Amino acid sequence: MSMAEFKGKVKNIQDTPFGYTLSVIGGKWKMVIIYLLAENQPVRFNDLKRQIGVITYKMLSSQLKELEADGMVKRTEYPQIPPKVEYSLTEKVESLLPVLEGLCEWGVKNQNKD
Amino acid sequence: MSMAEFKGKVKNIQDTPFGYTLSVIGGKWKMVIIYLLAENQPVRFNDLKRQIGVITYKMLSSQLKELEADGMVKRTEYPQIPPKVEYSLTEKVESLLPVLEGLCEWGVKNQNKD
DNA sequence: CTGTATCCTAGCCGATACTG
DNA sequence: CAGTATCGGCTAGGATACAG
Repeated sequence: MSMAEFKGKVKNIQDTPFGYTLSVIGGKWKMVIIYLLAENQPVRFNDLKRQIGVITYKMLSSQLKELEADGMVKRTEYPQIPPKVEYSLTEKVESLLPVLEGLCEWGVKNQNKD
Repeated sequence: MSMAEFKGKVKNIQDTPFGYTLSVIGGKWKMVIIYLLAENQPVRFNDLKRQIGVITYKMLSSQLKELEADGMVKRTEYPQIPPKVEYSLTEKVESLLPVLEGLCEWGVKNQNKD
């Protein structure tokens, strides 16, 4: 067990691989958004909102913005009326998808199993 | 791509596998704690604090309590003076460790790579 | 050594209304 | 359709002091 190159004392959580990964996929919605994009990309804004159900426009918007800033999501705007914007995943996320799959599977197996 | 059995609209984030998994390993410290326990278990309270470095007693204590409540960590108390308490991982975490390894590796590879 | 008890704060997150 | 703006509650997380 090596956990990659995460070694030594923690001075700054943000500097640990875990801290970075959590900053990118943590929070209440990002994993769900990435999952849904992976299943249906490209997806339009309101489609995404409908699929998630309980999220507010504000949260969806802000989370997508952060994911885009972190290079996880690509936003494509079609200048037409009515507006159309499509979201899809970048290559950066590709290597993360199997890991997310693992998190999801672990969640399924261990939820309500205590 | 199936993402296990996570399907349909989200009514309650807590009910999604991602929501559950995040509730268990999310937050600022839990992944780091699990990682350190995996590397050195069993570990005493103050050893853990020293290894993490910047965490406060309160945070370490509360995070360990939550991990214990979630069945991730086993707490063993030795009734002696001075007190001695050892923390180790439960079997429940075993299947999660490779996934955490994946998160860590992804973090190492993608941090500072934008 | 192994924690608690208090107090405090930044910011996550939500509800609602509004806009090009 | 695809968002912003504004207001505010709640709570995760931190500083510090105390305790068995």
